Amino acid sequence: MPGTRNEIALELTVGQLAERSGVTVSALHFYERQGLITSRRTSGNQRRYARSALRTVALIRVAQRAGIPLAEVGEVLAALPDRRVPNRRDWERLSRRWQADLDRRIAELLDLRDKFGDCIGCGCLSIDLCRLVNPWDELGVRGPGPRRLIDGEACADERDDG
Amino acid sequence: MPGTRNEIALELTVGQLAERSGVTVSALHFYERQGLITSRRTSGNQRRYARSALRTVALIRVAQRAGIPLAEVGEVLAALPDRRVPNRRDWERLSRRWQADLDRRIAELLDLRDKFGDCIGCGCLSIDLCRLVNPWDELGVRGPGPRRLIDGEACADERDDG
DNA sequence: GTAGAACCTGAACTAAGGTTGAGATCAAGC
DNA sequence: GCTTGATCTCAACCTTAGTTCAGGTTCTAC
Repeated sequence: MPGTRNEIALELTVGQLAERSGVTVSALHFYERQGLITSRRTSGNQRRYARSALRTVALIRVAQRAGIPLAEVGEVLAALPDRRVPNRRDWERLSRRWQADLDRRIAELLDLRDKFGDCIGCGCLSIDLCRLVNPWDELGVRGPGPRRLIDGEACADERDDG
Repeated sequence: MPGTRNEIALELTVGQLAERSGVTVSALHFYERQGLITSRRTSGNQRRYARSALRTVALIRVAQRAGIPLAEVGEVLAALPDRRVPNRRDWERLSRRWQADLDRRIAELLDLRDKFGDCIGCGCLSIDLCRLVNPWDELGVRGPGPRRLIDGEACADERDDG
């Protein structure tokens, strides 16, 4: 019998969950405050986690790697029926969704990467002309007329290069 | 003559720089406090930016899109000779470096994405076995013996699926 | 029955990247 | 000369994802 703590280790202490899942005790406390995981309390007010908490914490970690904020993880866990421990079908749905998020983020980065490639030799960084700089600055939205033609910024900042 | 503010608009006010670069005035103040951009002051203590500040702000924004923290941008700008406005050769060097960072981040996300693909049908999320969950948890490091064989967690958490 | 490890709570702190607000000053147009 | 908009500084606040600390309790082992 490895632990006298909880008979046959059907449940985990916070320290055990921390060690097995690779997150710190303080992070587990934090997740619990945020409603991401739940525990029962012993008569001495200590937390005891079902083994399924391992699964939930694993899911939280994977979601974080995929760039999903904890708040969103909390929402999807809260939306699960009953016990808010995802089963295989829940996971299938969630992971498809998060994979799609991941795909979008990857596509954005690839796009940026390509533009870096294009611009390395140019180096203009023009607010108006550079494909790398421009994407957020919707041309013409902030003023009348074709800004490109009006203020003629172009790649003209470059007398600096010896 | 568009502006009486600074003769032929050789310099930009903070509001003008904000509008042209797409960042807020408060962000520009912040960048200045962080040493990312510099300005001269008028007799009335107002900031005036050289047009090259547009270029620097553009570079900051691009770096941010690429996931480079401002502190690092600050370091590289501070390392530039003289005026800390990057010229074409500086940009070439920086952009190669940041493109490499980007490549690494993309590779990580692609790896994660693949693992999502593998695991969608499995759904085990096992701390010990799942390729998706495991990467941070260096097997065997935290205890003697091969954990995979010893504690036999496997994909055994799944009685929950109806 | 006691030492020491593990646990509890609540509050304060961290880091990054800013935003918001108050109160004062500056600049531009009529 | 006055109003209005832009700007100034400084301090406080925001969000995310936790960590750290103090002071107190519980558990486990010898």
